[in-house]
Amino acid sequence: MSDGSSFYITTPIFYVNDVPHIGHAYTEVAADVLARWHRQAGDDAWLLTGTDEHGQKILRTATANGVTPKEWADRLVETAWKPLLQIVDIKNDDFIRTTDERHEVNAQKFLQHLYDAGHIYTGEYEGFYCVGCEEYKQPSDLIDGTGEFAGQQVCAIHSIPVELLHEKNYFFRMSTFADQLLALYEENPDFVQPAAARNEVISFVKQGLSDLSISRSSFDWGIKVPWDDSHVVYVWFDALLNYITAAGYGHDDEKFSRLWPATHIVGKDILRFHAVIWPAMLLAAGIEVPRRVFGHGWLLVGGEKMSKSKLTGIAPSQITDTFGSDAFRYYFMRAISFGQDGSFSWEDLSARYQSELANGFGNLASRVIAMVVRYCDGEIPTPTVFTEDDELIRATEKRATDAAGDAISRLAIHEAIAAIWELVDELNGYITSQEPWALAKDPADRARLEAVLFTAVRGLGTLAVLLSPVVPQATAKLWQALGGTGELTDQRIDRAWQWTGGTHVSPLEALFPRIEATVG
RNA sequence: GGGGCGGUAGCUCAGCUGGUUAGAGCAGCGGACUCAUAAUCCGUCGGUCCCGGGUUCAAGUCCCGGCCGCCCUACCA
Repeated sequence: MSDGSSFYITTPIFYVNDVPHIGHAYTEVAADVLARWHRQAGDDAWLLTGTDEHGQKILRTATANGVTPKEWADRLVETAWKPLLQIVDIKNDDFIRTTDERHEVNAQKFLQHLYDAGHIYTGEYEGFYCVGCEEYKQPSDLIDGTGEFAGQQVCAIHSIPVELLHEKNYFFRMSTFADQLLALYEENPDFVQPAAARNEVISFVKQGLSDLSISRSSFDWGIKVPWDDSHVVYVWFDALLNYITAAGYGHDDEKFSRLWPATHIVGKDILRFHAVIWPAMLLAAGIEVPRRVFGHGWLLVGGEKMSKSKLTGIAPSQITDTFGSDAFRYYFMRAISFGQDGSFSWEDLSARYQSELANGFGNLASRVIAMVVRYCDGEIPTPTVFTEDDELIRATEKRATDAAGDAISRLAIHEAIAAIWELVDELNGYITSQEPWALAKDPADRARLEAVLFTAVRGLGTLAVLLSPVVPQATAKLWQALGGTGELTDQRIDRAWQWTGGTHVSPLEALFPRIEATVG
């Protein structure tokens, strides 16, 4: 997995009008962990995230706030979305906004290309329009009217009848790609993951695809259709293109050929856009389809899907203010099988923080470094004779490194962390059974003491390298305390067992201090 | 209506193509130890594997029928 090959990974772009919650942060962290891992494996990793800023809703809220839509988006990007990345420590390589010129210009190129190739035609969109909402409603958004509107379909929000309107639209001939898509899913079983998501996508496409309305003329906040500036591009069509416009499509061929195709990490709610519409668009344009589309699960709070409307939405800062960004990252990556829904609770978060991060990993670092300081004046021993017990730790270091790497290649982040944690647990057991504090009492045991402490220190070094993508701040502190040379993030993760630390340790404050106050 | 997923110890979850006494972590309980963030280590308690049938020498694991929860069925992470 470490051949310097390209690993281009994306998150969905944030719809700027949303309020950031831990679901957004979860997606970001997952993609960031994968990107950091691949960077440390020597791959040409590139993490893209960004914002989706067009559409009628944004135009409306901007107007309501007395600013232009661009000003409104600027404000939200700076006050909500970029800070979110800081809060959970995302190391993205790029941040694209759909209002960037590089996006708008090249999205238009893409569209013109499809138009010239005959994949777009003029049609008529028919839909139910609510004058209260000033937008088209899906049939599922309508309810049966009551009172004077009994017998009619009314808007669920305004309880007034909707009007059946017709609008000239441009349509993408998506229907013609159903067979190609099915062949794609068949020939490349990993294209859509996990398997449950793949099954849903396949059964959906087997029902047949309709053409997709891709333009709107009832408002103008969007990318102009190049051959008809009375229309703007439908927001989803616009948004999906960010993955290629950011990668250089249409303006930087060298970059584009280096990065593309991407691995897309998305929430399962928007899987269809990425696994059906998006590849269809690319097939039409003659561009390679994505490498992989991975649909992760929902965060469940109290057994229910977290939702802003139900007030179960939790801001990431609520967690990081108390536990820190590392704990946020660790918790969601470890406690949830990536791809499945996962339940969040403050109790579980607190319990895992305490038992796994503070008592498990953090305390291991404290006890090892404290002993090297105390028994060896901080100098890391360089023993030459090792026992079978020491070799077992060595073997675990290698096994954890390989198993974690394998898990990451399958996007099984939780499995990777579980594999690494075997080393944490074994090291704690090893230290207890070797009793270095007892060895330190007798000068005759000096060589043995040094072998034990070196083994433990090297184990910590392996952990620092392996866990760096997940808990970058704590491991950076640990790396410094181990006297590691260079940046921790430059240490090869696929060779994490190789000791690349220093000659002296320095005292280490608690990596994950106990948190006394109950939260929630 | 159709389709998918899930229902396993108090909690969160593993259990691949059916095969010895159903596992892990956490919590609980008992003990050991002191290097460490009252931490670590060892031991231990704990399950009608949703219910009812069936196939089989053998089923948590396959089939049928129920019950419960969640999701998808064209534009919300």
